[in-house]
Amino acid sequence: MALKIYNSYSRTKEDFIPITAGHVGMYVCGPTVSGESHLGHARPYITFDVVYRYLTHLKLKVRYVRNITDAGHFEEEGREAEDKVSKKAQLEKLEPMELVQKYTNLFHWAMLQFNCVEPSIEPTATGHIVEQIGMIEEIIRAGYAYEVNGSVYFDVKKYAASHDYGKLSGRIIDDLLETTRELDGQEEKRDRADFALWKAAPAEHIMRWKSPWGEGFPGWHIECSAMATKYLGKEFDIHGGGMDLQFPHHESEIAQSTICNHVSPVKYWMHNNMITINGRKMGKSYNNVIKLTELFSGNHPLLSQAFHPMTIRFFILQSHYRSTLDFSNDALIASEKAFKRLWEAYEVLKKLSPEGRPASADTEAESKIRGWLGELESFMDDDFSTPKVLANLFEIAPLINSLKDGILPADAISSETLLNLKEQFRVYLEEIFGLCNPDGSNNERLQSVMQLLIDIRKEAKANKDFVTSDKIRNQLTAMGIMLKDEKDGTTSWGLA
RNA sequence: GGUCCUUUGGCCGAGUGGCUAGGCAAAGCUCUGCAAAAGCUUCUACAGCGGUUCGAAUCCGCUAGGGACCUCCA
Repeated sequence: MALKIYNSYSRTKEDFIPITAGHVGMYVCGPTVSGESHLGHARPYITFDVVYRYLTHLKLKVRYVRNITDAGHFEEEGREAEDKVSKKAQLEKLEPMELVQKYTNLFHWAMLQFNCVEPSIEPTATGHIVEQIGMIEEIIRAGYAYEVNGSVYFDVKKYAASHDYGKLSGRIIDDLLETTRELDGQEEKRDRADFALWKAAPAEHIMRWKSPWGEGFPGWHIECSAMATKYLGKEFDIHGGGMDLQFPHHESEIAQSTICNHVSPVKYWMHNNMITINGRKMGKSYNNVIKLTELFSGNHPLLSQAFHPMTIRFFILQSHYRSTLDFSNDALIASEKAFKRLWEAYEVLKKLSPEGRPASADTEAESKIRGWLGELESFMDDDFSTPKVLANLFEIAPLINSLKDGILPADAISSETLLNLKEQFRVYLEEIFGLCNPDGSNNERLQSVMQLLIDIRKEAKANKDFVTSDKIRNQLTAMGIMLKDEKDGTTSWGLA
């Protein structure tokens, strides 16, 4: 296999060799469904969707697990603390599952908009309390966790004495142990660096489960360890997520799983970089998020218009997943135009016929196209360099348009290369990048109506009745429909 | 404070030692009844300083700016 993946654990690009030949186990940290997803959240889901699609394209059988974090200390966005609700009538209370359902539905809707493939398994934290408790008991038995007042903490100091705690996130254990911070539960912990496996629920806490240590709820890190182990085994190939999860989330996952399963759980750690806005990370605590619903509707002070989910997807694929990507309205507008141009070239390409083209061609266009197409796989193999693939497809676009307009003669490329070109565009744009037609104009009746208007306009033009022909064109433009007069005298249309 | 990353043309964004990525914007031309679209052409950048090298955006050092993580965080 030629695929190389940058492994955050080793900080190098490594050859990708699945643990079990032909199969890949991939776990990606999913959303916490206590609020609406924003643009930053879209990045890992789109990035790992493309990873999943590419691995599948390489004929690997992938089990893709992406969890839903629906346990923890939840409050609905915008609402005040819900501690007092217990005094109210049943229907006025915030039912945790109601909140979880609402944002889970919204998340699924967004994934559908982005044309993300559904994961093979989408486990919820609340559905795996038993497994999490089992794992915590195992860690206690092994002597790496202790109970205090109904809460259980992982003993980082003890773990670090014999294991590499901090390797993934490049942390120095002594610094961690010295860090001064006043955190919740700090006084219960033996050491500052320890983290919670189980938290005793205060009386007013509405999400709670019975456990050997009393009523409470699981710590954040244990859910991923439990679910990944259950569905992917003690050792699996790829674990993905945002860079900000490296510490403490993923570092702790390694520690928990290593104690329980006696093996480091993940072979390749992949981390996508952050989306920034004015150079700063987009995040709830910075108060600078743009929600996906706001992007899709254009309803945000920083946005001049609505943006199609495919524009966002394209925008994300235009940069490498390990680089920061700076958001701005202008950048999205540029992506929208670029995507439109590329997609229209693809539509033109679909209509080009191999008929009347030679079996072989010794032309500049032929060799250029072959060269550009030939590089695509090596770009993807090099740690998923989607921007390079797009650059090559953009190089080809003018040649496609020139073939359509006859600027390049029909015999400039061979029938074989044309067929290959069609196939490669389909494979990369649709299959691997998961892009799809942004304008949904495939309505038969609309097609007929448009054809009628185009015919009337053509007649008017033939009669030099430009008042009528311009009226048709201008009105359509005002409606967001653009007419294009082709070189061969026909007229095509598309959404502006 | 600690650890790490980053600085590319008007904007976005690839790129890790030699061969002007790409996109958007802008200008000119071709085509067109006029447009739009499309095609062609132009716009040769790598924070600053020093070093290594035949050769550096790319390696090393220093300086300056920006950022991330160290706390919930995609």
